[in-house]
Amino acid sequence: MTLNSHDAPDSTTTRILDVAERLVQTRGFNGFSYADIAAEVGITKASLHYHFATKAELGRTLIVRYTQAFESALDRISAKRADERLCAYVKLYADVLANERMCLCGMVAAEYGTLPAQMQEAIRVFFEFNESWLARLLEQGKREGCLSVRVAPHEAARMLVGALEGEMLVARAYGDPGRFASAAKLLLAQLQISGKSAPASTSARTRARRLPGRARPARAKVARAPRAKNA
Amino acid sequence: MTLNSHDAPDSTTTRILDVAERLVQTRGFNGFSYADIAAEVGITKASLHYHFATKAELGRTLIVRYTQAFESALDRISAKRADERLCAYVKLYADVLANERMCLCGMVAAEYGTLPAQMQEAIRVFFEFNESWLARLLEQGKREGCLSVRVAPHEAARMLVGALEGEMLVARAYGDPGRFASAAKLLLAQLQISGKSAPASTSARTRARRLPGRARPARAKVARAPRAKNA
DNA sequence: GATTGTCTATCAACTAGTAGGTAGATACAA
DNA sequence: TTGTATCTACCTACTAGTTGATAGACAATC
Repeated sequence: MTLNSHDAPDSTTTRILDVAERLVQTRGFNGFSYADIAAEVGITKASLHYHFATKAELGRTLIVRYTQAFESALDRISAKRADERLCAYVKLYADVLANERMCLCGMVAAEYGTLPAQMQEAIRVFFEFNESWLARLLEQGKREGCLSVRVAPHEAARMLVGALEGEMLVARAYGDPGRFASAAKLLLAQLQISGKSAPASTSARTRARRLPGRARPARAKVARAPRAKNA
Repeated sequence: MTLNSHDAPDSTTTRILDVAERLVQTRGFNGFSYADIAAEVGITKASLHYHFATKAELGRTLIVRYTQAFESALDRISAKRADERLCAYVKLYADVLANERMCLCGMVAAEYGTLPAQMQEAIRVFFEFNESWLARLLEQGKREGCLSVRVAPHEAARMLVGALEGEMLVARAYGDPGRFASAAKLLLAQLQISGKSAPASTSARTRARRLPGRARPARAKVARAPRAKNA
């Protein structure tokens, strides 16, 4: 089967994807092996290859699934006011970080040049989806008068997506979600109409709402961190 | 010798570092091997180990050298007005991107969890240096009245560093430095006092001023991109 | 001036371990 | 009896790192 996500939520395929997703988000696509996944799922490498013939295919599936999860998460927050939805969008990122993970697509974007074409394409789709969703949001907020958008919405959207990815990247190196929260607040400040919208409540205390970064905060494995004799 | 950078600019050690630097910036620390460097420099792996006993040591040296190069680049632009220096700071990033590279420290920040402690520490030093340099700049710009800083300078500085790293990350996936330029312009806009400072001229046409991303735009090798049978 | 020793930089050939991937068998269910 | 899902056992290529040797440069000593 491989890529259809309409199989049982605890099927082997799903368990493989969940483990692999966490490994990509914490170690990068080049930072783990089939052996790592197999050990954690409790099957052999050969069985893994039955579900995903190549690592490239597994990687592509992960990105597509992640994008879909993001899409449905955004669908779920579509009923509110534009400025509130913007905060909810940022909170999606904060929740991923609260699970000690990097955004899956931000992570693989760093490794972009080393990845097979099928993964590269899927990564661009993720960003394009995010940017167009955000651009529409900003336009709407401007129309509604609840957001202050002084530049082309699609440019502001692009800027926001890149900035949020970067804030995650750095915050994760410091193991400090607070860094992300305060940076996100500043990024949103320039869009907020003073005295109208709620404060950018992106604080990362709100742990594990688990959306595009599910699974337990576990880190268990520590697998294969270069054994650095002379650390 | 190994880490003292006061050896001839085309010594073997320096050539190793230059090649390794480019590989880290384009493929990540886990995306290349000693064999890749050795082949490109034209020595054997064993000789490589003579200069850098372990890959971890090589990695740490790269980060320290990159930080030093950044420091002296910033020293060199210290005589101007604060808002101009801010533009020059952003241009440093744009120049790296123009060489089809990611910021070395942004790149390894993504792989943070897989890196030896000595490298992790060096990464944090880079970001702390950048943030404190920028915070001082913002304070000064505020005093001089040429920058509009409405929040704590160190918070704005942190936000800027993270945002710039993220903009690089995404722009590089699209192979489009223009994305970075336009995002950077928006980021600086909120700090600029309208009608006073020069426009954020971070355009990436200005290729290869080669500072913390030297070397030719070459890509030659294409080494070891997962051979993705079924791409 | 030849001889000796030391240091630097390099090499070929190796190790142990891991990478992604394959072949062929087996158990079970529809 | 066909398809699904798994296994054991293996493959080749590559990983970081080691060993022991060697060549040349320099300096001190005979």
